[in-house]
Amino acid sequence: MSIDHSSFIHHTESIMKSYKVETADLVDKVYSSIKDMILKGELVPGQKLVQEEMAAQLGVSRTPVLSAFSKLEKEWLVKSIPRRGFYIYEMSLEEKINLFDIRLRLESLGAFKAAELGSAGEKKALLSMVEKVSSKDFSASPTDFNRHDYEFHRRITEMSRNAMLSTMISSYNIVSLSNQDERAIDYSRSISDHLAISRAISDNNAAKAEKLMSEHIRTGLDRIKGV
Amino acid sequence: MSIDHSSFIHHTESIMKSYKVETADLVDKVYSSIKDMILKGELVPGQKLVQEEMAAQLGVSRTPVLSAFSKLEKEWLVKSIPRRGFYIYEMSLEEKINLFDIRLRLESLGAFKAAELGSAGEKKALLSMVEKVSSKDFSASPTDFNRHDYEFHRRITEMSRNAMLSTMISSYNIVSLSNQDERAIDYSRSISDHLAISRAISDNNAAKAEKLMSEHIRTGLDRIKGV
DNA sequence: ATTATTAATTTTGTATACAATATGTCTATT
DNA sequence: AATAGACATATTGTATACAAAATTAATAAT
Repeated sequence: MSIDHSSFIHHTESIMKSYKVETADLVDKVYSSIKDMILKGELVPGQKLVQEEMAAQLGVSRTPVLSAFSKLEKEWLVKSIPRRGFYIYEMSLEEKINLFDIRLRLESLGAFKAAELGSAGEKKALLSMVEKVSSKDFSASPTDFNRHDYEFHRRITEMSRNAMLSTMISSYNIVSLSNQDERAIDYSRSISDHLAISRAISDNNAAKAEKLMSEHIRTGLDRIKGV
Repeated sequence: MSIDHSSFIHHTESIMKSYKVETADLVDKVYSSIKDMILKGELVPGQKLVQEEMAAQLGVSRTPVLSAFSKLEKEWLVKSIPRRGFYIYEMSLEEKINLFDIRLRLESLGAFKAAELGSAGEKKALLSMVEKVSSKDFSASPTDFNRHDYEFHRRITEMSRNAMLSTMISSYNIVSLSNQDERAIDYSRSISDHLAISRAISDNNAAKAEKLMSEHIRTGLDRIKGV
């Protein structure tokens, strides 16, 4: 799991005029890598993040790792205990409920705006992505479900044309996903929710999309409350 | 504007058993200092943040400053332009509107929960804080108004007993405050809104508090749309 | 005088160094 | 064998070092 530096090193020589979508900044790469590890389940709640270890694994020094940790702390993915180090955040049930309360509002707004502002192509692509997995049984591969679920919600918020909303939701979704009890998830129910939401968005029915999304998130909230 | 290290350096020798509320971590101190400078108007949108300068001003090295910048970037207070440096974020009108859309939902939730979960003491204190400034004319001191407004909203979210909501709202409020056109604010209207919201919270009327807060934020939204 | 070119300076991004603290291991004592 | 104390090792938090890039200043050319 080593970061690819090539684009960073060579982009000035190669194509000066091209837009640098890459941030050319190791902090962001470390940050993204760690988020991905959390989503994949390679880093689990409570686990200590040894700076030197993480730096070596990613092929960088501790300096950008430290900055990335600070960034991750802002979105409740890691927690700093002074003089002890950084740990993957372990969320209490109460905090999970609080987070769902927030997600409920934000994702509803996102679904509404996605129906209103998303392009026809994005809407088509969203629907087809959900249809593609609608018959799949995720019970044997919870990580795959997490990735799909994350991508579904990420796309909708991206379609909302609100960059701040996008980044907020995607970070908090990672927290939710990495902290949930996978045994309790009703995968087929979840996917059929996704299907209904995608259809409402495709039909430009913003109010319905908002309502369905609100109910969808509430299902997750009820589930963790019942654990 | 130099950071006080004394507690950090001596706390192990002096009172080992006392709870270290200080994070013993310069990153957080730098982070807070910069947020405060933004709120005070000492740092204005678009301004470049020279690392060495900031470090010298706060009496630390560039390392904690860099981590603090990364943290601030997560809440849209600063923007990193690779190889160029960090700048106080300059928000477009569209982004301001998007941010208000988010704040509207989050603060409404906060007001509702504050009425539900805030203590009697907190409610009393909130109301008396607002009453104290209700006759004051802020038109000559917009920075004072900003600080008061920030504190009003901060307290409510703190009363909501949702730490994640608290940190999110307080950071986004700083962005809003530091990016607004002060000439356009109707101070007396704003304070009378605050008064009505405080009363609804004191009366444990969660639904009303939510509705009033929603309308209060919408006023701000309409104002920036009209500029 | 204005623009272009080159050189000097500043600033950034990252790595490394170093002191302070925390963790782990070993031995001694009961 | 279990516990406590002392020593060794590892890890953290911060400062400094250094190469690469950007900015500014100085010089030359039109």
